[in-house]
Amino acid sequence: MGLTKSEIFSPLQNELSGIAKVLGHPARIAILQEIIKSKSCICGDLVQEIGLAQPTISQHLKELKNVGLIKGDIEGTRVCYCINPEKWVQVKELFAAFLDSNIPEGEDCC
Amino acid sequence: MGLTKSEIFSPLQNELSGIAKVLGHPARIAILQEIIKSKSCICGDLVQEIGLAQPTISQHLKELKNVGLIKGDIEGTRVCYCINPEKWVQVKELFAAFLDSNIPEGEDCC
DNA sequence: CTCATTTATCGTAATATTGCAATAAATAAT
DNA sequence: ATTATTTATTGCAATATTACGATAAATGAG
Repeated sequence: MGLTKSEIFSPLQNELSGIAKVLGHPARIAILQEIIKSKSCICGDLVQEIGLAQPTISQHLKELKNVGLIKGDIEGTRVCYCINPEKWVQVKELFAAFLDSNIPEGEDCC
Repeated sequence: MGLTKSEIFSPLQNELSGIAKVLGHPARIAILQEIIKSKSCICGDLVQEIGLAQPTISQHLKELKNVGLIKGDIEGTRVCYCINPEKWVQVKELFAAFLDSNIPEGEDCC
């Protein structure tokens, strides 16, 4: 067998694509937007807002938590999710650095 | 059956997640970085630079082209790829707008 | 303790992605 | 026309993702 992804690619490439992958599903974008909108955190309201089943939402939340974009506080029988500000800023800078790469200005390529 | 993704989610959510999905693979990040680095455009050099087979690279290039991030100029037997500056800027703004959403400043959530 | 509420996990089916060998398509060179 | 070069496409196997019903786990209420 060849090399594994993490060996072939640089840590930065893996980090950036890893975050992008998690952002690469509309339900997860919707979840993040909803968490941001309701400044206080939400839990199963997401199931209502977004039209997906509870296990599905739970799974998406898990992935968002895995990459550190959100964190969840257990409050009795409910779990209250919110943005992880440190990670969020870090991701913002990661994407900005990548997208601010100087693109050649000329008309066409070559 | 329920609704389709594109029906459930907003155009913005679909657009943003669609781009993120394409960025969600380290090889495609590597390809973009390489295209940006070699200011003149490259083609099969990517196969050399990145350790993947030619059909695999070709496929990744296709996806990048599908979302408009790059374009390819046919030059004889070779194809020369480069960043599509208009789309790139658009994507930059799309991500900036999303990531600049005001995150609640408070210590913890809830 | 029992019941209701909320979230997580398991199991599974459907679908999508990834990677590549084989091959086609297109052009350049001779 | 034949051959070499470069890229795209096809076909397929391996793997990953997505969605959800069923169920477990955890807590609060009575």
